[in-house]
Formats: sequence, structure tokens, C-alpha cells
Amino acid sequence: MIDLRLVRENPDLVRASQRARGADESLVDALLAADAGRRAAVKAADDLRGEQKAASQAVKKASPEERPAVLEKAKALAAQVKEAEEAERTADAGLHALHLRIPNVVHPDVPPGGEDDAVEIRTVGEVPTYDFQVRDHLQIGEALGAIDMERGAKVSGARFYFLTGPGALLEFALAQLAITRAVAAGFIPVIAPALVKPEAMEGTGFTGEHDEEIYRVERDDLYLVGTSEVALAGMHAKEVLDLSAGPRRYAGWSSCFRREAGSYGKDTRGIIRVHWFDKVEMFSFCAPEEAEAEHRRLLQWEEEFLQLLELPYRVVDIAAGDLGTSAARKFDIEAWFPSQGAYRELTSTSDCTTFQSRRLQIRHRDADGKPQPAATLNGTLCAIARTIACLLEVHQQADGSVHVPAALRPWLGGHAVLTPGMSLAAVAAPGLPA
RNA sequence: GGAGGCUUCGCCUAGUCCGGUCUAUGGCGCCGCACUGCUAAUGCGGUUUGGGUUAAUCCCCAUCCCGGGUUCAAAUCCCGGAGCCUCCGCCA
Repeated sequence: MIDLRLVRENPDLVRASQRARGADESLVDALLAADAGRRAAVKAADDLRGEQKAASQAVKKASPEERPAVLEKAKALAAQVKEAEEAERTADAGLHALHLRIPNVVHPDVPPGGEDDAVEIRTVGEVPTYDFQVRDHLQIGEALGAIDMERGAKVSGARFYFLTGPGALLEFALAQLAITRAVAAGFIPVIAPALVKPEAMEGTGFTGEHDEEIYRVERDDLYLVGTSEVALAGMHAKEVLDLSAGPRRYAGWSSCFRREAGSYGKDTRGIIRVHWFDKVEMFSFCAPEEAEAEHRRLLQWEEEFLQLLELPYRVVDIAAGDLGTSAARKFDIEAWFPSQGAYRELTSTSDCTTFQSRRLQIRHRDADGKPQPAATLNGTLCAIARTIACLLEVHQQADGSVHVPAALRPWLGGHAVLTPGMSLAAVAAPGLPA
């Protein structure tokens, strides 16, 4: 949630942010009114409580003769306090509900517009050309025995898949590469829970308008996460972190679940858009003044990873109307998908400033030693299924084999190419005694 | 799933039986000052977190795991819940 002081002191800034997002501007005035109402209610209740406290002390000190009268007064005050507290609760709940509905304030440099208005920042790598008919990742994956969509559908329904043989090994290779790189960069590797409580979901801003996207396990009041960001952010909820030595960074591994409710008919083929995939996610906690620099660093690590995979890509600055609830700014990296002749999102990094921290009560000590909300940032290091899809397409060869980038070979038996029908025995146990 | 124990202001801890100067004790740590060639030790003072109010200080309210209740008054009594620990059962 956003800083209420900012709303009080600079409501126009917040109104402008709402306008940029295409969100309801009048919420800001409703919030201001609710805030004023709450403060009045708090003051009324506080004052009454003070009086009641004094009255209560008086009861104890009263002589037997004056006692009944004093007690009567105290009783009357107790009733008034009860009423005032009820009003306070109501005002507080009203404010909170409105507060939750306002998304993060967008960064001033965010491009205006909606989904189609992302601004390209740079393009890296050559768009490859092929002197043969390109296949899509599913054709290639099926020929390799790497992807089995039909059986995925048989067992779990549409948008589910099996990764088999080289496909399964590719998942592990990508995971190893991602985690290894992250650890080398100073990230703490984490295996995070994929089921979380409602507070974690709400705290990261995924409930509310994105409710349709989320799997819910009603019986146990738990949610399946769409990204390990949820668990990683929740990890330090209600804590005061020591960030004096710089950002605290985690590389989280988890399965991710998405209902894809609004995407009927979109990417129905293959494993680009699925209900479940595994992902290595970067997550940073840092001082708010460091957030922008940290955002660039996360982007940098994402780019380096794609470069290791030898995938051509472009970086885009997402427009205000397409930002998530928690994000003040977001950069996506879109990699080239030859079968589509287009760049498609492969990773995404968001600067959530102090928005999630306020909800989750994640704080750090500022220069004066006072606890203040920390900034949180997240970025995809590797969304595995989609990355496999991209790898297969970009690195496909005329004979149906697939070039293996050097960075992945250590985990694929040193092989430079995946070939239909190849033996996996040598791949499965690299460097181990026979 | 069953039985029992525990949860106090960074950490440890007193207080809970028997409600009221609990405005929560003491230690450790931390900060400031004093003393001292330096360090250490010692002494004195300070040190929960929110909210309200304010130019700022002062001050006020809340806060003893969370939520209800009883009462003029709850860390303390009652009910519900969460987390941790021990044992039993079941399962990997």
C-alpha cells in the first residue's frame, strides 16, 4: 500500500499516478476523506480512554461513601469508550479497504499508455535466420522426446505438459545454471513453499483485481503461488532487516501456478503459456533510496543469463497501464521466437518500492536507526518452461537437432547438440565414476 | 488425529496461582556522558513498536503471541485461534 503521508501532502501526485494507470482517480479523494475520518475517530476514542483510565484510578482511591458515585461515573465512561472504539474500528476498516485498492504510485519515467505502449530500450543479439522451414518448439520438442502435451492434457487438462528425456534434463540444466549464477552473484539460494496463506498473497498485491489468476485451496485457506516472489516477500514479513551492508538478495526456486483465466485462445500451443511451471526468481530487499539502482542490477543479471543461453532479445519499459498493482516500474525482456517471428516476454523485473513492505511490515533501520519500510524488487532469472520453448526454437537445426549453448553443457554431459533418439546415459551422469 | 508444556519491549528473564502505583523487573547487547596514557573495567543516564497531537519538544492513546469476553479496571480471570517444543498414533 502507498504511503498515506504522501496522499495527504501531495494528493495531486497520486491522482496523476492513478490517471496514468487508467485507474479510478476519485479513489484518492475517498481515501483522504476516510483518513481524516479515521483520525477524528482515533482522537475521540483516545480522549475517552484517557478519561476512563483516570476514572478507574479514582474508583480505587475513593472512600466507601463516595465509591458508588465514582463507580457509576466510571461505568458510564466505559460504555462511551465501547461506542467510540466501535466507531474507530469502522473508520479504520473503511480506510484500510480503500487503501488496499490503490496501486503503487508509478515512477515518473514510466511510459504512458497500455499494453501496446511499452517502449523498447535496447535490442541485443541478431535475430537469427534459417535456411529451412522453421518449426515451433512443440514440433521440435516432440521429435526430441522432450515435451509431451497430449499426455499432460490426459492427466491434468489443457495447458499441462510432461517434460521427458532431454526436456527433463534441460529443466535441471537451466535450474543449475540459474542458481549457480545467482549464488556466484551473492544471492542466497532458497527453495520456497508454493502454498501460502492469504496474508502473503494480499501483501504482495496479487489478490484484488488479479484474483481470477490464482489457484485457491479453499479447504485449507491456502493459495498456490504464481511466483515464488510471494513466499520470498512474505519470508521477512513483520521483521526489521539489517540492510546497512547493502541489499539482501534471494534466488528462489518454486513451482508456479496460474489459472490463465483471461487468456483463452492465447498461446494455446506448446509450453509458452501453461498452468504450472518452475521458476528461479530473484528477490531483493533494500533501502528505498537504492531501489532504482537495484532494479537496473536485476535487469543486468537477467540479460547476462539470456546472453549465456545465446538468445537474442530486447528490453522494454512497460507502460503505466500495464504495470502490476505493486510495481512502480517494470522492465520486461522479450526473447525472439522464430516460429512466431516475434519477441515474446521471457523475464520481467519490477521495482515495488515500499508498496509490498508496507502491507507486509518489512522494515529496515534508516540512518537515524528508526525502522522504515524497506523496498522490495523482483526479477525472473529463469521461467523454465518458456525458456525451454525459446531455446528449442532459436537453436533448432535443419535435421531436427538442437544446438546446446556452452553454458548448459556441464549439466548435459558436455553435449553440444541434442539429437532425436540420442542416448541419455552419458548425459545423465556427467563426470561421475562409471 | 490424541495428550501435555510453552509464547513478556533486539536476545535472555521476573511478574500470571490471589486483577488495581505493571507507567512491566533484572541481565546481556547497543547509544551517550563521566573517569582513565590507550584499551579494558567501573559509575551515571538512555534504549519496544505503532498511532494521535505538534513548527519541534512535551503530552495523550494503544501495545505482555493473535482475536473475543468478564470487569470501573486484565500481562494476570474466561472462551476461541496461531506458532513452537515433548510424547503417542498414522504416513512418506
